[in-house]
Amino acid sequence: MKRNTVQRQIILEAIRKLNSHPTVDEVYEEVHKLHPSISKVTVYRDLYQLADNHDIQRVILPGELARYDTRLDHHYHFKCKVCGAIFDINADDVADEAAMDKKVEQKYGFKVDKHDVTFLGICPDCQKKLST
Amino acid sequence: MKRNTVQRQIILEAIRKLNSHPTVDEVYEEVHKLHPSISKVTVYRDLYQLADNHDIQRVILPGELARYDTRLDHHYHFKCKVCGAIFDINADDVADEAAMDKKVEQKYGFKVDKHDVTFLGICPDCQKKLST
DNA sequence: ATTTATGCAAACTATTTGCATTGCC
DNA sequence: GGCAATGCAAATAGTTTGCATAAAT
Repeated sequence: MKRNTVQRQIILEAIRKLNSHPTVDEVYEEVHKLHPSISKVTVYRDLYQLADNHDIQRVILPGELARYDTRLDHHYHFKCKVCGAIFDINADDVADEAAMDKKVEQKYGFKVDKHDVTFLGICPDCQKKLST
Repeated sequence: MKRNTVQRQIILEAIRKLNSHPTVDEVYEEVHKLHPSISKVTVYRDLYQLADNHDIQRVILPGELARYDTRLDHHYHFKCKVCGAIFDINADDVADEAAMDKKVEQKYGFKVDKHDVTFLGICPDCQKKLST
């Protein structure tokens, strides 16, 4: 049976406060500020368990460290190659997810569970900074 | 200036022979069979340099080890969750790449270089094996 | 002759695991 | 009281780096 520990509550609050795809280290730093006795292993383990429990979502982008997301629905991501920030993209804004999966099934014979999309480019802020 | 070493030729032949998204280790194993004196560091370094030189392509899928591909054009990937194999998907078969990038630029203000797509599911072979 | 490439060992980074102790339920 | 969770240290996995030697140009 899962137990409701102080640490897990603090870690959950921290990621909710950070609120945008933090890495384990970033969550740990945030937690560490106010609760220096909580160890990084616990952050690793609790984030993993919270994701397992669907309180948060584990986000793995190509070539990136593990990140965790308070948003629970399936969506795409954009990574800014300048500042490194990760942004959410609503799949609906960009493509017909179901149609893509169906085409892969029909043309290749694969059974498709899902697909992940990662855009790479420059975010508005960095565009602005670069153009001045 | 780049030098044409025996090792690099052997490594290039090995990945061409393997021919489907091998990991560094898989290339090393292949090389090692016939040329046990070639070290793994050299495989790491040469694969990296060959990719730099556009002789091969580096493929990084979410949560996966680095892989290398003899195919040089941009395309999508499918990963079988049962056997772990990686398959190529032609972007054209599945989506309008340029249109997707354009929508992200228009709706979010990002400047998009490219996007990567990874499908997850079960390949035909594994479907067959599972259904029997 | 010069200077890149190789091979070894060691370093490094992110993450996981073993184990004794702590503390929820 | 029992068993999950914690924290420490150590292990692991993949990859990179420093350095002396070898070999391609």
